[in-house]
Amino acid sequence: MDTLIKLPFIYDFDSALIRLSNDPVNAVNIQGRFVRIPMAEGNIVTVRGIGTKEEPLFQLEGMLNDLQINTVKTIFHFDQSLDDVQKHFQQTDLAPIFNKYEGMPLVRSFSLYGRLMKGIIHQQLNKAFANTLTMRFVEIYGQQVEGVWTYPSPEVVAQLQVAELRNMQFSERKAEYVIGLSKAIAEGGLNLEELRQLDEEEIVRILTNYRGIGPWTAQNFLLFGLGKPNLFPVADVGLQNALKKLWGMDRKPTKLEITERFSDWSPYMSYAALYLWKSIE
DNA sequence: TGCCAGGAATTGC
DNA sequence: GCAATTCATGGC
Repeated sequence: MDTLIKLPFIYDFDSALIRLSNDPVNAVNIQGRFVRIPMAEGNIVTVRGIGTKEEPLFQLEGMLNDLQINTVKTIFHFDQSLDDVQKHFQQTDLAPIFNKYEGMPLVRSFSLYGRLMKGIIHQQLNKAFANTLTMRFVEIYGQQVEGVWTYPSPEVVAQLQVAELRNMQFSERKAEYVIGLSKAIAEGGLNLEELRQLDEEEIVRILTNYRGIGPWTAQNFLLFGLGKPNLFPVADVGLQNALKKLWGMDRKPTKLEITERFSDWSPYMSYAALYLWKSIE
């Protein structure tokens, strides 16, 4: 049973697919204009773009109930217009970037746990190597459903030994972080779904209590995991480089220099981050 | 080749 | 408390 979704606002699905394709874990087909995503319930859903940027139309294929349709809408930012965001940034220094990439949505992660694991793995590593490590992690400990890779469960990772991950070129600390956090989740000490109900500061406070999660990883989780619209990871090197370029500086701006100016982008600072990342891809 | 990478914990003062 | 150092390895 397929479902059609028509959006009454500009939405650039191709840019969403390109962004998703940066992560080799995702089953993206750019030319075919679709992505296959693993749902929490274990089934695979195909999201296919059959419209245009100006008249977005999507076909959802797979066994979907109403709840899953809503989940897909939330993940892909189908449930909220981008018009207000676009309008807001016209009055800021980011207007050229937003005009260039108009309609690029903030697509959420398919798995909260996967987002955290990916966040830890990517800390302080170049993207190419980080992706290699993430893919290795998923292929060895995760599972493939209808050809789509999914992250392993926290229960599986909680049972691993540090030495196993060391053999996969994880650093000692990274291995400890990944296993330790998975143990906390598997044993029930940390429930990621329940974090949704809390405010952002509380979520950051809880998450950063765990070894391996600092401000950057917590904000990464808020932005891409929960899809919070208004945060800007000032510690992110990629964003610092993007602002260096935008502001014509000969060095990266300091965190203070960023925070002095980023309130112009509120209440959509997450979109500022997303579009700035795009500007240096 | 040396510095950097979508950082975080630990140590040293 | 805050800054400097350590971790760890591929990429360019």
